[in-house]
Amino acid sequence: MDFKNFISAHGKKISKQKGEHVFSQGEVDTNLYFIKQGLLKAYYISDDGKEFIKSFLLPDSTIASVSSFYSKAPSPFSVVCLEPCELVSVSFDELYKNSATNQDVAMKVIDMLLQLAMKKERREYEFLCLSPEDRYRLVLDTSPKLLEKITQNDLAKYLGLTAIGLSRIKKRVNNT
Amino acid sequence: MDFKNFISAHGKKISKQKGEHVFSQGEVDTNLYFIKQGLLKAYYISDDGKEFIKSFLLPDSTIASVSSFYSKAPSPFSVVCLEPCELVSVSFDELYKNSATNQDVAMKVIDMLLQLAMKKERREYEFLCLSPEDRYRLVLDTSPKLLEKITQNDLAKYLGLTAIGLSRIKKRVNNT
DNA sequence: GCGGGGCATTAACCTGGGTTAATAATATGG
DNA sequence: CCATATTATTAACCCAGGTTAATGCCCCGC
Repeated sequence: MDFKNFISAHGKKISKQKGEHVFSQGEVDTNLYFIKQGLLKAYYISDDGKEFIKSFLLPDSTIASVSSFYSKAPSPFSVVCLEPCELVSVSFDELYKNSATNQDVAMKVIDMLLQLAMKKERREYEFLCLSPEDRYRLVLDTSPKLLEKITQNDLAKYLGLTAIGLSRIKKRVNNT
Repeated sequence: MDFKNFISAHGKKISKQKGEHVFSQGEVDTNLYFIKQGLLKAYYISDDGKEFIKSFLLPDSTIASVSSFYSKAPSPFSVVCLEPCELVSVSFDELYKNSATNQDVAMKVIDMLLQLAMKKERREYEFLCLSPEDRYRLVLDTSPKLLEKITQNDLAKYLGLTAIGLSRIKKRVNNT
C-alpha cells in the first residue's frame, strides 16, 4: 500500500467554516492535516492575550502539532480557518506505525519532515538575520497571492510586528 | 543492519581543532554530522559581514545542511569548532537511500527529523513571541552549562542581539 | 439599506536596543 | 613573562517600533 492508498484508506475528510478551529492551544491533537481547500492560520496566544502567527496554510500544505504527536503534550498553538476549508486528517500515530512496515510511507514521511525542517530553518533565518522591513520585503516577493487574502493585522503578527509598525514600514517601502 | 551498524559501517571519524570548519557557507555538503566531543557553532555571515549564530552544538547532537542535501544547493550557513572536536560524518544521500530498504534506519531518520522539527519550532516561537530579555532568561534556565563555555558576544548573536544590548539586559536581569 | 464592527492609517509619546567610541580586565601566544 | 588580542561593560546619541488614542473608510450582518 503506497502513501496515496494509505491516505485514501485512513484519511478523514473534514469541512470547516471560517472561524472554526482545527485544533486549539492546550489540546492534545496527534493528527496530521492536509489542506485541500481554503486558508488557515496557525497561531499562539500569550499569557497576556496577545496573538502571534506562526504560519498561514494554503492548499497543498500540511500542518500538525509535532510536539503533541511526539510527547502526547498539549499543542502549544492553535489552527483556525480564515475562510471555508476542506482538509484531510490522518492519525500521525497510525502513519508512524505504518512507516515501520511500509517503505513508501516511511520515505514520504521523511520527505515531508525534510521540507518542514527547511521551512522552519528559513523562518529562523528571517527572524535572526533580517530586519522587520526586510522580512516584509521578502513576503512581498515570495507570497503576493497570500497578501491579497489576509488582513494587515494578521500579516503584522506573522512578521513579529504590530499593525502600526507594519503600516509605517509599508509607507517607507512604498516611498522607495 | 540497524542504524548503529549503519553508522559503524558507513560513518567516518573526524577530528578538528578549534577554529576549523566542518563546512562553510556557500559550499555544498550533503553529510550528516554526529557530535561526539567538543563544542561547535552554526552561523550565517550576512552580505555586510555580520555574523548570526543559528545554534550551538554539544555532544550527542547532530547537524546537517538540509537544503544542501535536499536540493544539492550551497549551504546557507557554516559550522565551526569552538574547541577541539570529534565528529562522525555520514553521507545523507547514503542514509536516505538506505532508508528506502532498511526499516530501522528509516524510523531513526524520521525520529531525528521530528526532533529537529521540534527544535526549530521552539526557536521560531522564541523569536516570534519572546522579547530579547525573555529569550535571555530562557537560556539562563535551560542551558547554564553552555553559557559557561561560550563568549557573551556569541550568546548575543545567538539571541539576535549585539554584545552591548546583551550587557544591558544582563544588568537589568541581575538587578531584579 | 443601515448601523455597527472590522480594518487600516496616523499622531504623540516612550522605550529598548543599535551604533560608535572608550575603558578596563583577562586570556593567549610568542 | 610580557605584549597584544580578546572579552565585557558603559556612555552618549539615535532610531525603529510599541503603546495608546483617534479618525475614516469599508464590509458584514440583521
